[in-house]
Amino acid sequence: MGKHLTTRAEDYSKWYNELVVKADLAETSAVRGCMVIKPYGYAIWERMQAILDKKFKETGHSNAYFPLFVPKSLFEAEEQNAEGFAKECAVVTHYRLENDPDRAGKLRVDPKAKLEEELIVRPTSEAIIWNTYKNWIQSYRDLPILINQWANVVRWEMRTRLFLRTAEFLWQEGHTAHATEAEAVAEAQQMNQVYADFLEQYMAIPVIQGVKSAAERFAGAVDTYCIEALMQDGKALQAGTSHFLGQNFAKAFDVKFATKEGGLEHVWASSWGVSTRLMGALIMTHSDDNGLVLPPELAPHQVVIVPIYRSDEEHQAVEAAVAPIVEALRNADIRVHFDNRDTHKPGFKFNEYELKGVPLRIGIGPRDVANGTVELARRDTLTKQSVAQTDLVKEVTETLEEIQKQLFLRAEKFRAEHTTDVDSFDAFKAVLESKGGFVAAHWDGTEATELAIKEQTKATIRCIPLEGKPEKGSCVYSGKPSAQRVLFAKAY
RNA sequence: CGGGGUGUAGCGUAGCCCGGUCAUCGCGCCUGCUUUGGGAGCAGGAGGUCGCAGGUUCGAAUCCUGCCACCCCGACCA
Repeated sequence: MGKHLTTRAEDYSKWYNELVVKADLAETSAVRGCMVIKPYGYAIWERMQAILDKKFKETGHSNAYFPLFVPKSLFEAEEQNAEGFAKECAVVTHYRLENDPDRAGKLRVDPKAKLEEELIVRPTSEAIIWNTYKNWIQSYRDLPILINQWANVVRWEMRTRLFLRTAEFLWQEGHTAHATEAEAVAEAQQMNQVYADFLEQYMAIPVIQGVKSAAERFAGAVDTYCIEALMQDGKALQAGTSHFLGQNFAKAFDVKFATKEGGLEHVWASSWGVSTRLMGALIMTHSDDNGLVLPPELAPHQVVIVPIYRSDEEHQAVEAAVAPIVEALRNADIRVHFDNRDTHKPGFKFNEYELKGVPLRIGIGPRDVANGTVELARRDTLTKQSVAQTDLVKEVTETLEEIQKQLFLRAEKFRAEHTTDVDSFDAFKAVLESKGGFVAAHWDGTEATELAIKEQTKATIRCIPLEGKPEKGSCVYSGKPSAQRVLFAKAY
């Protein structure tokens, strides 16, 4: 049992919450179901934003911003989409408060200030954006439109959880318009690939790319591509989605364009998004009972330097030794933090940065100053070694790469050990009961079967893997023929 | 929205059943001295509308009623 977190064995959910709070990432807000993202947590989110934003730009996208409020009439235009989100919308009905005649010093909603038409706080922005695109698109020359928005959205969920499901969350949502179906499909697939690369290369989280079944598909989409990750408690997490929207929104908002050939056609669309839920994925994939474990690519500080000293003289000697080390590391583009606070002891700092998941820690004291060494400690393996100061930049650079690689391999190994092929419903249930994880099973392709399985096991189809090899079999539930295995799991 | 539970200092808690020096303890915080290579020690100190509003009573953290908030389990969901 770890010294920081003591509840994991009994209750993963409690462990997760405790970790989020103790690692100084976020806390519960006074506002129902919302969260306060604290500076350290936000710094990690900013790393994610910076990397993703660069990838979006590289694939030809631009950022823009659209309104928070969606008039109800626009919201309901695309019926599938509206229906899918109807039960979790925050609605603005009034625009003014007034002094309460019955309670001095208090306010009440001014009944005279009722809005003619209610405003929906966006749960997603397709409606408001497509209503805007209508005015932007007339000709094939206006296409494609490749836009991304960084924004907050609100979904009034029944039950909330820090990072994984909060009433308000931060995300990016891309909304694109194309002249052809093939182009829109390619865009949706491309962005799903961008997400997969981001998770695997930067977050060190292995993902399965796939397509959602009809029951799990985004409301209003023709196809939903997704990336699915496996958490340490054996539950799956949908980490990102990319939708091919067909012409659904173009038809709902009457967005047509003049083709090269002189015709008039509805445009084809995609939308795609990842959210602060990725923070949850990060925490639940790599962390241990000593706290967070950050992959170096995402860590706000890749290296923290903790000075050790007794007297002022020693302190000065250590500081003098640290200065060139900091400079050399910074010159090598390593994000380094020198924690020179004299208000906390070294032991305290060691534990603090372990809890916060900083990949590498350098300890330097009088002994090191004398020997020209430092102590280098790895967060992922909790091992320490003495390194000559002259070799430090090289050693740190290599070790950071090594940690990044090992975190991914470890997660991948875990996933492999928790992915099981099953061929009978008994085995299906037994695997879910005993070790959880992904269960690869044949499915007859019907929603009825999917729902029946969900009811009996709480497992849902996470995706139909894109790289699944065709394999004839019979449905694990109904026995009817199936052409490919799909992945089931209990999910967040 | 159904079922269960909990609200006591910044955090975590004891006390509630049986009303009366009970507001307990730990962490954290402040001051001083000693410490500093893995969450320091000792001494002293500050900090509380016992979730809110009523009610019962000579007396309520404790009993009753209503409300509010949060947590867990369902349904819903990224």
